Amino acid sequence: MESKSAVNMLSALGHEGRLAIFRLLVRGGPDGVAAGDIARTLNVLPNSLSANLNILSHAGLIVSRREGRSIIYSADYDAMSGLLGFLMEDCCNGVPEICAPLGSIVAGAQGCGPACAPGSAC
Amino acid sequence: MESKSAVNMLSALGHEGRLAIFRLLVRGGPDGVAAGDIARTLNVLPNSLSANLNILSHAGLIVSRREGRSIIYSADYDAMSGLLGFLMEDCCNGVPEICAPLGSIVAGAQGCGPACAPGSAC
DNA sequence: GAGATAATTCGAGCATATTGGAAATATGGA
DNA sequence: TCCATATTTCCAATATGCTCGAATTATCTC
Repeated sequence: MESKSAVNMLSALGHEGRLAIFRLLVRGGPDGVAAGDIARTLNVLPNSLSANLNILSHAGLIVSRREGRSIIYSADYDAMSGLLGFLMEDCCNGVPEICAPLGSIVAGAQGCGPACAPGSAC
Repeated sequence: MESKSAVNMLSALGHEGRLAIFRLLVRGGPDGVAAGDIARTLNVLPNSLSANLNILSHAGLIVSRREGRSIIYSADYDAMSGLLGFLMEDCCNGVPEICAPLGSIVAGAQGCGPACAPGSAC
């Protein structure tokens, strides 16, 4: 991940409405959420939503596909993972204090964390 | 971490100059870096730097202390950790695809990752 | 084709952010 | 006290971002 991409993503997420949209899409899973459903859920005007979806899309954080009359948006997991990795680079290469508390979060998720042999001491 | 705090941090980091400053401070370690050294390293005007340091400080990402004529800035590791944790909340509670690749980063860092018994299968 | 629904694009007005020069404040040393 | 250094604050110009109403495009159904 280049610094320029990271700046675009961070600035896209540095907006209350857009962060809410993105978190909704992440929770929405791979199937995605229709633009209209997002607008109704978050109670925002459709044109404002469209503008913010466009910004998130240009930042590479979300992708869209048409399905009939609706346009379905979904979070780009690779991009999000890349951004988190970028932010962690500095810390884990020199400043473990930041990453340390995150280990449990990562490990606590199902399917997340470093591969541990089942039944091992992990 | 509240959503409002996360937005402030993300928007503070969503700026090329400020992201460079923050990364420099993270790499700078707990001892911190003097404002003048930051300005010289990144080749920015002192007043612009001061404004950006102020924004990062208000976002809670950095702290400062005076030392003689210099003011030393350092990254707030708890805040950074909190932000990363906030961004991970969604993914690891439902969308492990995002967190999975991060596990190796966290685990690869010295002192990072879930506690594993030395010599275990981890 | 006509009408309804879903979403986007356009454009104006307003607010906020960014930049850089100049002046002000704080500290340490002669 | 006087001067040099370090940093911040003030200010104005410029640029960018945000919001909202209205019009436009795309799709489906009848």
